[in-house]
Amino acid sequence: MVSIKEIAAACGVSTATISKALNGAHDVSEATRQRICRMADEMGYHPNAAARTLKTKRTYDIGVLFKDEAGSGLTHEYFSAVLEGFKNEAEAKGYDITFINTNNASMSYLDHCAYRNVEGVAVVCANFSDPQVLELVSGHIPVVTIDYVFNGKAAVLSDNLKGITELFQYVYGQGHRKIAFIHGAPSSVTEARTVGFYRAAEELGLTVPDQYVRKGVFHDASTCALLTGQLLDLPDPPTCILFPDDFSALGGISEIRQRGLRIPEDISVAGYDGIHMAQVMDPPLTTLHQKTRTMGATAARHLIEQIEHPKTTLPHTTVVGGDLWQGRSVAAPQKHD
Amino acid sequence: MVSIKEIAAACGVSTATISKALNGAHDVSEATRQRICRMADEMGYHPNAAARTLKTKRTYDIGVLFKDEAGSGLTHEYFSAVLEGFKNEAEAKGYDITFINTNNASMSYLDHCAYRNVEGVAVVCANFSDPQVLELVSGHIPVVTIDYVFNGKAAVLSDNLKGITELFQYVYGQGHRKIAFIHGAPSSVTEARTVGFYRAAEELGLTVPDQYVRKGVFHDASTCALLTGQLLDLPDPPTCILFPDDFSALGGISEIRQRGLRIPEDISVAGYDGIHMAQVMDPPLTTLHQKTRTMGATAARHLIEQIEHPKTTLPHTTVVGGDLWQGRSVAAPQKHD
DNA sequence: TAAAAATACAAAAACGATTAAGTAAACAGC
DNA sequence: GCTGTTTACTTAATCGTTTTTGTATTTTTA
Repeated sequence: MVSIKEIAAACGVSTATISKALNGAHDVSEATRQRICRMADEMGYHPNAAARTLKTKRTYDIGVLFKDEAGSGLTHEYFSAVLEGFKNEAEAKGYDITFINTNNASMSYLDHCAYRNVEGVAVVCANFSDPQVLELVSGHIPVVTIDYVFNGKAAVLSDNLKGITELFQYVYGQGHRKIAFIHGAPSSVTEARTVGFYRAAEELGLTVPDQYVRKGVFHDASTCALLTGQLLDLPDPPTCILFPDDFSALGGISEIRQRGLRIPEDISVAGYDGIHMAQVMDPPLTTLHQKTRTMGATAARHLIEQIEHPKTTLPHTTVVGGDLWQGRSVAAPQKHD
Repeated sequence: MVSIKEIAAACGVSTATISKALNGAHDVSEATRQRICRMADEMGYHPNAAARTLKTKRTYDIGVLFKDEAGSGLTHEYFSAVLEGFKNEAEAKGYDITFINTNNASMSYLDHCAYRNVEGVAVVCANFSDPQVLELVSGHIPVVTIDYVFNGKAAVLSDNLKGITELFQYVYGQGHRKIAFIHGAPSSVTEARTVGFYRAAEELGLTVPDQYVRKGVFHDASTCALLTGQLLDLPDPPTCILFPDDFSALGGISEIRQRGLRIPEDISVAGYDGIHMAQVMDPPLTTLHQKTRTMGATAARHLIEQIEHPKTTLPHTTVVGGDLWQGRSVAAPQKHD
């Protein structure tokens, strides 16, 4: 690797001048600046990030902590889309992305961040009660979390309350009065959606029987199928089921069809997330699309804001709204009595 | 940040001794070693990667070039699963993953690798004819590519030839003789599958009419729907369609159902990839599952092998086989004459 | 017991950049 | 013509490690 020293030798000036020329300092004459730049180019010079970091304390590197208990990890479209949005925004602002190693027994997440000198870290898909995560967000490094709020830290949330409300109102508007809800695993997301669900029902003067609301998990089609079966077995089954997410919905839909019921003629269903698949399945799934790329990009902006203006930035929470995708999986319920 | 120097002061020894103690060199007495380690722990010492890199020329950092023309990027399950496998294996071996910035006008991919001092780079989902990619793989940095072979460079391939053959033989075994194939966009993957398709047919004594083979694209449900429609419109339509991938299959399936045909009673279909969804859709999709995580992990091993033993490693190509997922989307064709 | 070898440390250079401080030369002002 | 300012550099320190070489002290060997 050709270093600044060799350019200095080739140009007959000191390394200081090279550095200043390359970084556009004011006390280098235009003539030498050009000569140096040309020479650097010619010799194939590239700055050494390690050396620069050592001196400047800046890495332009952002850590992403991405750990999924369920093991679907990156393949979970919700999270990969957030990551995609985050990556694009960060890269556009001149930062690189490094994964915080989650398979390293000898270093905690925070240690790892310190070791790599990342300037900030995004916690995307982690178990937020993990002590290592707690240690990380309690550290003095800028942090942003997705769909979870740590006191005093920046966060980007999907507007689950508004989302589920919108979804509820939509299916209500289609004529449904027996609306069931299979929700996800206990989490702030589930909490928001559950509250939103009940609140929307209440506002519309609807009382939801307890057995219409089932505790499920996220991203698990077979569990969802099971719970869907329980709903269908009720003496007075719902005419519409809201699933925890689009992927789970597939399981529910299978269960429904195995009983010879048609969607949406016999029963309506809606998902949540708005993953790519929702639009192309049959029938297209009615779902609430979460703007995951926007969320990722917003998170990146928050984090970089903190990195670049630590004194004047107050970490705050941004809520990103979604939009209803009207598929064809929800239709007016049959009138049969 | 507490540095080696401060520990040295606290312990009353030189920084050299600290470094050696911490790195387990032989010329430090066990007593001092322990004293130093305890003190380092106590003071919350963490090595500085930048300083270490500067001296040792090692970063333990691997670059991943991940660029998708279609824009689905990370959300494409095939690639995200490869990345997941790669990441896990690399991390287990002590390497971190940094994305090679694809939104940086001022630096080429190779420059970026040099700047970050990554020790190797995996090219996962790129346009392989991109001049920057060519420059990258022509550089002196260890490289591994996925599903594409550059002369003399390590590569990991999915065994598309064997895969499509297996799939063909399976549907043939189920009784199908009118087998159509919608393939993906021009690429080595498509080439291998197309050759495999024709070869399998030939070996089974089957002649495939030209109009049964359609040029499609990958990961595009609506295009696939269109092409499926064309196949169904043929005077003598196929009894089974092989789609370019599982996701595209969704589009084909929609088209089929819109014409009132049932799967698999009226027509059989098969996908390719074995994404998560295939197992939970209705009916479960018969597909050829590519071991994407294995591919990623294998790629990581190849790359690290080159990094750690550059003298004795000959970059080579590994072919990873897949396995047939027997869903219920393929059944014996109707006998109707 | 003197020489040789081993042990346990220290000193100092080096990695490749940045940057504060210093310095000649050119120039301006009166 | 002397002083004060610019201009365009250079010097040298520094960031946090690693590593080669050097050196006392102790231990072993003949």
